[in-house]
Amino acid sequence: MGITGLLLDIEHDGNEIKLYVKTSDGVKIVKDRYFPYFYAIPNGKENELMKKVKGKAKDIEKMEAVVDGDKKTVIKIAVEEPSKLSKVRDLIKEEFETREYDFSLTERYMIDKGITPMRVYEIKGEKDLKFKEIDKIIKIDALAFDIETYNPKGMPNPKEDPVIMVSYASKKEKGVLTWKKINADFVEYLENEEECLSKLEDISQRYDVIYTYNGDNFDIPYIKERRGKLRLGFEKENVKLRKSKQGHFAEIPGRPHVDVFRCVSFLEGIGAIRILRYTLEDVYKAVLGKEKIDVNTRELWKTWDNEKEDQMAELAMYSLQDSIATYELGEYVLPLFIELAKLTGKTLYHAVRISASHVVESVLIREAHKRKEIVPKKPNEEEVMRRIRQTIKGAYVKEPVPGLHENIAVLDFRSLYPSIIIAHNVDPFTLDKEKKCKDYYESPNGYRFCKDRIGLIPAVLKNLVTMRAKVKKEMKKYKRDSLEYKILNARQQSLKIAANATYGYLNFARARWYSKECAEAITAWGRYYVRKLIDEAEKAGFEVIYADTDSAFIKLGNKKKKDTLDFLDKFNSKLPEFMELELEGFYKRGIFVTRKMGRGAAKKRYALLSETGEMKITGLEFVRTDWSEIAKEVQRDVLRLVLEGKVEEAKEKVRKTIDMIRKGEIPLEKYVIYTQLKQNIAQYEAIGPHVRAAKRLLEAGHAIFPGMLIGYIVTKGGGNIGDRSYPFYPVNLLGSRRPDPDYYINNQLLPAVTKILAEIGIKKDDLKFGGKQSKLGKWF
DNA sequence: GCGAGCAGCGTACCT
DNA sequence: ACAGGTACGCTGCTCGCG
Repeated sequence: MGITGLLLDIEHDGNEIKLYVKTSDGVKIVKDRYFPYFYAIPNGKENELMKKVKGKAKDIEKMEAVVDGDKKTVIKIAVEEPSKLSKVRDLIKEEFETREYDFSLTERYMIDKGITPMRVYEIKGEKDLKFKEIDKIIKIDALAFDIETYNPKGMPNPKEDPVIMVSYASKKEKGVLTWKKINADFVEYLENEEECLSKLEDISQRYDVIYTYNGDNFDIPYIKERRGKLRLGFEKENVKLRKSKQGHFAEIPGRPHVDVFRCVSFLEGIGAIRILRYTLEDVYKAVLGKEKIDVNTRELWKTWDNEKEDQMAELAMYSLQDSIATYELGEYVLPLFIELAKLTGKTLYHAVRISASHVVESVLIREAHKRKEIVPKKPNEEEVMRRIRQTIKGAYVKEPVPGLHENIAVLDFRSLYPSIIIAHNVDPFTLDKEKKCKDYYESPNGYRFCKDRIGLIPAVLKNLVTMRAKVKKEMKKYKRDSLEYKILNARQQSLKIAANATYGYLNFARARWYSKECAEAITAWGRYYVRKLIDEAEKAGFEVIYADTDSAFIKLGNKKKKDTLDFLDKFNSKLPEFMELELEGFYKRGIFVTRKMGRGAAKKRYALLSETGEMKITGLEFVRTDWSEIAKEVQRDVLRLVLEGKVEEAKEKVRKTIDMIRKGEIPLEKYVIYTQLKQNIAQYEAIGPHVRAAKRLLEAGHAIFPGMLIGYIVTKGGGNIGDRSYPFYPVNLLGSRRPDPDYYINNQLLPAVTKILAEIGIKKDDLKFGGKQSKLGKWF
C-alpha cells in the first residue's frame, strides 16, 4: 500500500500535515500527524526544567547535541499543537535558553522526514509516513494567466472597475475569456465578468502550477477585492492573501503560485540579470529575445467602450500575448526554482519568494540537523541594529595604471571567498577566541580557526562545491536541449547561488550564523591572496596594472601566453587545496581612465578588447542607466575606435555628434536620463534633477512611489539643471520644450568621451577646434 | 554680490 | 532584507574678493 509521486506542496492545519502529491493519476492529498517541538538548554538544572514543563508538554526527551560548537545535554520538548508551543516555551524562556521554537511546522516535518518538496517519493504508511526517494522525472503542467481591467481613471480601482478580459496559456491550450463579442478564434465570449473568472477557476484545475507576472501584487488581490474569492487552489480552494512591507503575497493551496516577477527579482538580486525595467515586455525581450505587441494600457478602457472590431481584436491579442510571455518565462525559470526548492527544503511557492540569505540559512539548518547541531537564534532588532552599525574592512582594489595597454591577461580566483572558507575551516564555532586549539589556521588579521573538527559552514560549502562539480560533469553526458541537461544546469546554478551567497550571509545582520570575525577573516585572507598574486606576478616579470577583490590584470610585455600559463600553474601549486587561480582571458588591448578628482586612474572603470574583437566595458558611463543614450553610444564608439587605434575617426565621431546635437538631429529618446526614485519625495534633503522631474509628475496627477524609474530630459532655459529637468518616462511632460544642447554636449557627451581621448593625448580643445573648427568654433 | 571650491547627498556600479 | 569599495554629478554652502 502506498503511493508514488512528486511532492508538490505541503501545508498544515493544527498538527495535521497535508501533502499534495502529483501521481500518475493526478494530484492526491496525503495526510500525516506531526507534533511540533523545540529545545531547551538546561545547563545543569535539568530537574528544575523538567518540573516546569511536566504535564504541559506531550513529550520530553533528554539528548546530547552540539550547541554553538560544544556538546551539551539538551531537552527536546514536543507539544500537541503548534499553538501550544509558545505557551510551553513561555513557562521556561526567562530561566532557560530555548532554541528552534520559530520553525514552520511543515518545514520541520520535512527536515525530520528527510524530504523536500519537488522530489519524487514512494510514500508508505498510515500515521507516521515513510518516504523513499525515487529517481524519476515527473513533468509539471503549468498554466499562466493574466487579467485586463477597465481603467477610466488611469489606475484601475477594484471597487468599481471590472475585469474585462482573462487570458491564459499553457503547453496545450491558450485563449482569452471576455464578456463583449470579439471576432477572433482564440476568444471565448461569456455572459459577464463573473463567468470569465469562474471559467478561469475551472481551467486552473487541470494544472499543477500557476504562473503570473506580478500576480502577488496585482491580478490576484484585484480579483479577490472585486468578488471576495478566487478559487484556483486544489479542489477549488480559495487563494490566501498575505500583506507585508514587501507587498502582497498570494498563495494558492496545493497548486504552487509561481509569480514570475518574483523569480526575475530574485535573479536581479543575485546579479544574474540586469535590465533597466522589469516589465513583462522588457524581461521577455531581455531573457528570451522575443518581442510582443504592446498597447497603450492607459487607453485600454476607451478601446473597450468604443467596441471597434479591429481594436478589440488587438486588445485580446495583447492580453493573450501577456499570458504566453508569462508562460514561456515561467517555463524558462521554473527548473532553477524547483532545484532551489529541493536544495533548501522550501515549497516551490516559498522558493520563488526567497532571498539569497534564506537560501544559505535553509541549507545550513538542514545540515545542522543532520549533524545533530542546534540552530542559533535569530537576532532581535536591537542586535540587528548593533550589527549594522559595525562595518568591516572589505576587499582590496589596486589603483590602475592609467592609459592604453596592450596584451593583457586577466587572472582570477575561482570562487575566492567560498574557497577561503573551505581551505581555512572558517566557521563561527571553529573560531578559537581563547586560543586554546593546538592545530589551527590563522588569518592575516590574527583570528584562529581550529582544525580539530570541520565547521558546519565549511562542511556545507565543501558539499555544495563537490556536488556542483559532479553535476557539471554529469551534464556533459546530455545534449544542451535535453530535459536532463536543463535540470542539471539548473541544479548546478542553485548550488552556485548558495555557495556564492555564504560569505555575504556571515556578514548579514539578520543571519542566525552571523559572524563579524569570520567575515573579517575571509576578507583579510582575500586581500592577502590577491596581494600575493600581485607580488608573485611582478616577481615573475609581469606588470600588474589592476586588481579588484579576486582578480589581477597583468601585462604580458615581451612575455608569451605560455609564460602566463606557466605562472598560473606555478602559483596554483602553492595554493591550498580547494583554492584555484584561473585564466579569465587574454585581451589585445585595454584602457583605464584617469579619475576626475585628484590624480591617478579610476578603479572599477575600464574597457577591454578581446582577441576576437569583442569589447568588454566595465563601470564606465556606457553601462550606467543614469546617463543619456547619446553620451553612452558615442562613448562606446569612441572606446572601440581608440582601442582599435583609429584616433582620427574617434575625434570625427565626437565632432559629428556635437554637430548633430546642435542641429537637433538626435531623436528625443536618446536624451533621456533614467534614475530611480529611491525614497519618498518628502524624505529628500537634496533635490536632484530626477526628484524635480518626479515632483512634476506628481503635480500633473501621476502616481509617484519609491523604487519607480524616472526618465527625464534637461531642457533649455534658465536656472540650475533640476529647474530644467522634465519627465519623459513614464509620461512625457516636455510639451514644446527641447533638450538643452549645451547641457548634453558639456555635461553628457564630452565628460563621457574626453576622459577616454585624454588617455591618448587628445584634449578637449582638439575636439572643439581641430578638424572642422570653422563650423564648430563659434559654439564654444 | 558673485564665482570658485568643496562637502554632503544620492545613485549606480564592481566584485 | 547581501556587503564593502568606488566614482561622480548635482546642490547648496562657505569663503575670498572686490
